[in-house]
Amino acid sequence: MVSERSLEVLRVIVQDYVASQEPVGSKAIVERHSFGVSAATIRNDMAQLEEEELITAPHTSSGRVPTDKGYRVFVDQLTELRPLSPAQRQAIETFLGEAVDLDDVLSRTVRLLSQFTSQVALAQYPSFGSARVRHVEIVALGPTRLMTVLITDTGRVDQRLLDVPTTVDDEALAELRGRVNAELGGLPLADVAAKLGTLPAAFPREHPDLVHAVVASLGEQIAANRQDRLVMAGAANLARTERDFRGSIYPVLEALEEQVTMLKLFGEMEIEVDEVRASIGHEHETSGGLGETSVVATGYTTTGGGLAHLGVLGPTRMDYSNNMAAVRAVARYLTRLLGEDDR
Amino acid sequence: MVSERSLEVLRVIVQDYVASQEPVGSKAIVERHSFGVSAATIRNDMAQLEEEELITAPHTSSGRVPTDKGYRVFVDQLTELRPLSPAQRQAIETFLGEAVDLDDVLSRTVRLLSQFTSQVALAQYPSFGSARVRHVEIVALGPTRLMTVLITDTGRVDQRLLDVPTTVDDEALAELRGRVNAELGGLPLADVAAKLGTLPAAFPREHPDLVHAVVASLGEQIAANRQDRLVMAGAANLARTERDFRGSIYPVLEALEEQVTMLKLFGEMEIEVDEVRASIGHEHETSGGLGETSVVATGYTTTGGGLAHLGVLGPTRMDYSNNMAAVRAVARYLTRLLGEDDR
DNA sequence: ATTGGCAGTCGTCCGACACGAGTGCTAACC
DNA sequence: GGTTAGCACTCGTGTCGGACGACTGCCAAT
Repeated sequence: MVSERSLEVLRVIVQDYVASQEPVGSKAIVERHSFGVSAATIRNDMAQLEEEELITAPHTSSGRVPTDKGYRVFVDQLTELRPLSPAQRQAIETFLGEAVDLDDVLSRTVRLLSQFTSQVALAQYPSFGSARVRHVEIVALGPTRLMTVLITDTGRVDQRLLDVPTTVDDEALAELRGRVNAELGGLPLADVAAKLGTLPAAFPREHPDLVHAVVASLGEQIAANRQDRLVMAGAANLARTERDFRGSIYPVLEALEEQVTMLKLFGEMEIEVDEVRASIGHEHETSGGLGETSVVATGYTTTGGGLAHLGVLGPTRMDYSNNMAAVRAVARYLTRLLGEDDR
Repeated sequence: MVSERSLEVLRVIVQDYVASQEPVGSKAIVERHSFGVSAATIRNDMAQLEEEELITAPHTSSGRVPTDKGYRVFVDQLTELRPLSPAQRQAIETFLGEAVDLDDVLSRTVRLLSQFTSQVALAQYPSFGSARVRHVEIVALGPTRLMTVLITDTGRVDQRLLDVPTTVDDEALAELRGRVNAELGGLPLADVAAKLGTLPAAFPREHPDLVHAVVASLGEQIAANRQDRLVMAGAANLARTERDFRGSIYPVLEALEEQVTMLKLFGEMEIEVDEVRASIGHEHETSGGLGETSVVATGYTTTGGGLAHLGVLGPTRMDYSNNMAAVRAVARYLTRLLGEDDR
């Protein structure tokens, strides 16, 4: 078993290594921290830690570096996250408060978060979850071309084009619009798919093609939006900390562009409400190319919607304490902002 | 003056350097190309080119490398661009043809272009230009909260939230919606701003607050959309060619995230319709951090809109010939796609 | 104008070597 | 038993020198 002091030693090793980017030796520890014991004693503790595979030595004669497992223990020991600075709180309030719609809120959120953490920030659009249909709009763009716009009470707006086989009759369109809204308005999206199937029957048989095409489009729209989208900012930060990546940042950038990878990773973290979690290095090895990165993430909620993810990605050697605090604070504000009104 | 053959030598130097990433010497040139003269003669030509600052030697005893000016001469000499491969043409057709709306078209465009060129691809959303209002939607999201949705015939859909001081009356809203559409429908956006000013007067005085708030929102919406947006793909490609950047790719990634920088650069290139241009290295030195990059760009047009930009960014040492061909082909297809219908 | 030859430059590679940081171990100490 | 001082040992890093090789630039000959 590792002693109490050994865990303390692990803590300072993580801290110093994160700060300096260099392996930390026993001598440096006793110099920069008041342990009240000699370097030799620290060395004994370090031997323990190495035994437990919490730290490792890059070369025989060099300081120690935390392993992924070491970071894990370190993170699990973090009980209290220090709150953000007043200036940062202020920045959240003012910067996010100015947003004009959901896109804008999320875009500002990730920019802010990447600033606070100096990492790549990611936010998932709220999934439909228990969201309801707020309004359906059907607009004629041309004689045989329509656009359907689906607005949910989570503030999401999705448009989709469709061609209809026959010329569109303005009057019929207005009626269709009215009836679709009457039928679907307020309905949870989960129920819409089922309802859509019965919809054509409820309509006068005058324009079966039109009704059919619109229903199909709405169905597709809902299906397509099950697959969530991500918004991202601060990718440049990866290049700043380039040295942290043994090979190249190429696979990391690739994974970020391949949003599916990130969404899968978020999903695997099994985040609960108001809980900040970390996935460290090889813990998410299944996600190719991200073996040298860690993700700190949490969830936020919207009025209608379920849980959506929010977090930062950076080198395994990151400031977990600060990043977890920032992620939590931003997520909390986001939940409040998206809960208090209907955007 | 530089001789005819010297220009030919410049051409092969650019080609070989782009292919091998290594300075090219006189001996390598005579070996890999049939000039019918000896290495010494090539050396004389190279001396000429160096005199003109079209090539330079990294060290006294190493091969030569093209300067920015050398690339410029090379690019200006490119008269004919070889067409894309049938497979690539096919890819454009099928992949872009599947797009469901403007967002999707542009997102697919940049992904395709970054694949073809192995560079970062960028596309600017069509500016309003001479676009016209297709439809205005006003949706009640809550008792005192509205959303205005502006749809143009370029396929752009923009939403914006607004709070109104008094509870919204559904009937009044419907009337307002109808009148706004009657007044603004089909109007070029350039004229909308002016028209908006006179709008409130044309309405019954029953809900001045409501009318005023909606008009203000639409005004903001138009103003906000003057500033264009960019969509981007293939940033990971920068990391792949990392060696091409002396320092780090950090400033480049930063410039890419700062969309304003790229939009400004596009603007400075003064691109005409169906003309592919290149901006090489220090030619756009004003854009900080992009001194080691080149941009190959062209324009595309939409039914209603003016010219929007499309292009790729990569290391100065890029395959201009291939990239220019790819950019041109994709832009042409895009113009055709966005012109033929109303998406 | 072109060519072969040749001296000269300079970057790169390699082995040797000194240096220093840091460890692990042992024996003594409290 | 935990702690400490001391010391030998390992090993990465930086430096130096020399051999090698790739090119160039120039000159005299064609």
